[in-house]
Amino acid sequence: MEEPKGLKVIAERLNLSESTVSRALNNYRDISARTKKRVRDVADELGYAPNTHARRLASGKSDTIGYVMPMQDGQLTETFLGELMAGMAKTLAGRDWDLMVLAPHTPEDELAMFRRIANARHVSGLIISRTYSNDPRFRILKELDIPFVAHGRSSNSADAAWLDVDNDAAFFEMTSYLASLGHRRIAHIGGPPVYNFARQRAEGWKKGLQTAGLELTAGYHEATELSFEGGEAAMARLLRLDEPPTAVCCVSDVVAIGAMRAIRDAGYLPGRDISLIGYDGLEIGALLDPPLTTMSQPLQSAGSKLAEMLITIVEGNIMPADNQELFRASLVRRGTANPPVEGVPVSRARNRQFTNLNFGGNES
Amino acid sequence: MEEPKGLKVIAERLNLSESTVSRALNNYRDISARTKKRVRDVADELGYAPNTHARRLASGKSDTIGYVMPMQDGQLTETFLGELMAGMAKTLAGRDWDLMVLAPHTPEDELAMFRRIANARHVSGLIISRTYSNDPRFRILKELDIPFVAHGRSSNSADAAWLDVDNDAAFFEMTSYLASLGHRRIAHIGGPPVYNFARQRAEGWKKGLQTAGLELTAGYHEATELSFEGGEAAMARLLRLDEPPTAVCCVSDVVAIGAMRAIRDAGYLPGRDISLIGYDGLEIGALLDPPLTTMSQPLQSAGSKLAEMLITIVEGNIMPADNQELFRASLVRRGTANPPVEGVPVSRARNRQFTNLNFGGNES
DNA sequence: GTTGACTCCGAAATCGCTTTCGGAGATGCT
DNA sequence: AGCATCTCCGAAAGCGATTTCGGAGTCAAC
Repeated sequence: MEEPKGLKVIAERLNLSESTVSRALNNYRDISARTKKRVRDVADELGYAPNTHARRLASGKSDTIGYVMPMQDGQLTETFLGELMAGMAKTLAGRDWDLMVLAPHTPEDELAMFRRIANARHVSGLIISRTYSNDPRFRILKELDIPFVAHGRSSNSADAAWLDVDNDAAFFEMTSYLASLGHRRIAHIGGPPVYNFARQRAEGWKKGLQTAGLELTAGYHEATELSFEGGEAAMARLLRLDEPPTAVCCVSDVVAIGAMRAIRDAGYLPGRDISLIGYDGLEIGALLDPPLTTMSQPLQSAGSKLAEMLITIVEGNIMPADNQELFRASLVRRGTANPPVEGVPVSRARNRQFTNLNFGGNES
Repeated sequence: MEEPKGLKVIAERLNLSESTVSRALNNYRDISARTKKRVRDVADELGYAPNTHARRLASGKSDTIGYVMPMQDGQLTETFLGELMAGMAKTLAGRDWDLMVLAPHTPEDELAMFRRIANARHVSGLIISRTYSNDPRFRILKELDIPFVAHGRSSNSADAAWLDVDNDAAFFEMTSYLASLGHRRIAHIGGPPVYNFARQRAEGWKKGLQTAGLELTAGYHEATELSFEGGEAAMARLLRLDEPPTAVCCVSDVVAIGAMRAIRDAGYLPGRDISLIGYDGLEIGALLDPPLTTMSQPLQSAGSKLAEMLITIVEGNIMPADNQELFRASLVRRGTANPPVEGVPVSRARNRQFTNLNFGGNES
């Protein structure tokens, strides 16, 4: 097991030159079929694998792409990562490419990583995720001349490569669905507007309202961080409104689950007294009581597709802007979206009158 | 931006040789402090970063480790991956090492990857996860002479490097806790026994029973796959027992959540009529109703620690077996572990008598 | 003034592979 | 036969660093 591997050994064994062996293995066509076979046989026998660094140094290619993990703000980002990265790694492996993981602490850290990559060139392309509404990385990466594909769009992503879900359409559908069930007071708990997807989802909700002929009620547009607590607090605020909504479109399942708790704490039953729909299609949602209605997006293939797109860009001279893919999310009907119940939740406006009557009728 | 970088440029600019520049940057001590400073200044100014492949080829090091993702069987593995990999990537980045992801489809695929690494040597060490009770990878990697650290132990891991949580102790604690609450019928829904952690957890449960002076009741040891459905089905089986348990130790939170559903479907209230404790410390557990009591393990630092251990092994000549770390999980008391309620759940044994009486008393 | 120890740097070999270039020999065509 | 065309392979120049080795200076000591 201690024999020196390498082209050299194969070459000597076959009485060929190293260059011939190299070209044989790389399937150059100025090598006869017979020679190729001989070379390959010996290579297999020896269990030969070219030294990656030497190959990459000589060829100038790196056959490696990097995935920039979203910076840890919330904690549920992780749900995605597994599937996404597995998808990437697998399609990459199929083409003998490698996947490298970058986990920057801060934006400055991220920038330093980009610079290093731009210089060292040991990574030939990047996949970035969690794009911001106005994401400086699109500009930076372009300036640094690093090929990349974004998982999510941005205000300045028109000439870049990206893969995204049609957030707008998803929330339009979600809102329209609730409206079709009879809801007329449909609120939205959105995410931090720095995230592009958060804006798009809010936009879809607004369009949905408009198309259904509904007004945009003041206070019906909440924004919160993407956590259980965030969803809970936002829902609590909605419930304190004079006229609480009868249905809520939540920016994510996690937020929706937090909202469910707030609904319950207020003495209502989620899905009956107040309908809500989440987004992400988390499995866990199906196990809740009642099971959470949600929109699910295809993550399994997204990673794979992202990797393919990036390879295409790195290898070919295809324009990034010709690599834009929009996936659609689909409604998963479970238990939390139902027709509204008359007079529920109790509106403060009416409630106040009622209370006043009581005051009038009783002492105290 | 199109200037050729490289040692050469720096050397020419300072009228030095490339070798001197290289040594200056690598902090060799046969270079004067003054020269080092001059070199570094110019390097900074030019934004120089050494060509990774050239450096690795010349030095024979790869400064890269690979993380072998668990093969996708269930779907919740992902919860871990984000934190774990982020931890790895960050500590690695701090030392200018890279993290590569490997996602094999099948065991054969995995083996092929190992072989390639053994030959190409572009990855100098591996982290493997989800170890099996009898994991062939320990032997294979040793034979291939690939340094590695395992996240989890195995029957043959005595002389290997690993990091694991003390599953045994965790389930011992869990069981003892339930016993201290007054439970005497404590069951266990375990995972597939091919996984080492599943065996360890079952073992801890048994010891806990024994220490509490409880018998190992027939049918109280369920094994299932790590999914909601699995937990649900297993719990349903436990409920069909003549004498159902009053408390259940679940191999994971996901399984526990599935079990909760089964309990509810049987008309009982989880946490009151039947106590249960999960394992993993998932955030979502806190949002359930009632919130799931669980054991949480430190994942954030695990990734970091794994990376450190592997670097130590790859760099130093430290014996793998001197790198073994056992983390402890800690009990998170929430709402699903309470003292048992007299006569609940109804035992079939008694129930049957009662039914018989009914039969006797009525026609039908 | 010679010797020895030290400091600091340059020359050159390497790492293992890729890729261009050119040439020897076989073949086809007129 | 003569000449152009193909086929197929070897020689050699990189790729961009690292690392060993030796040598030119400087300085102190005998």
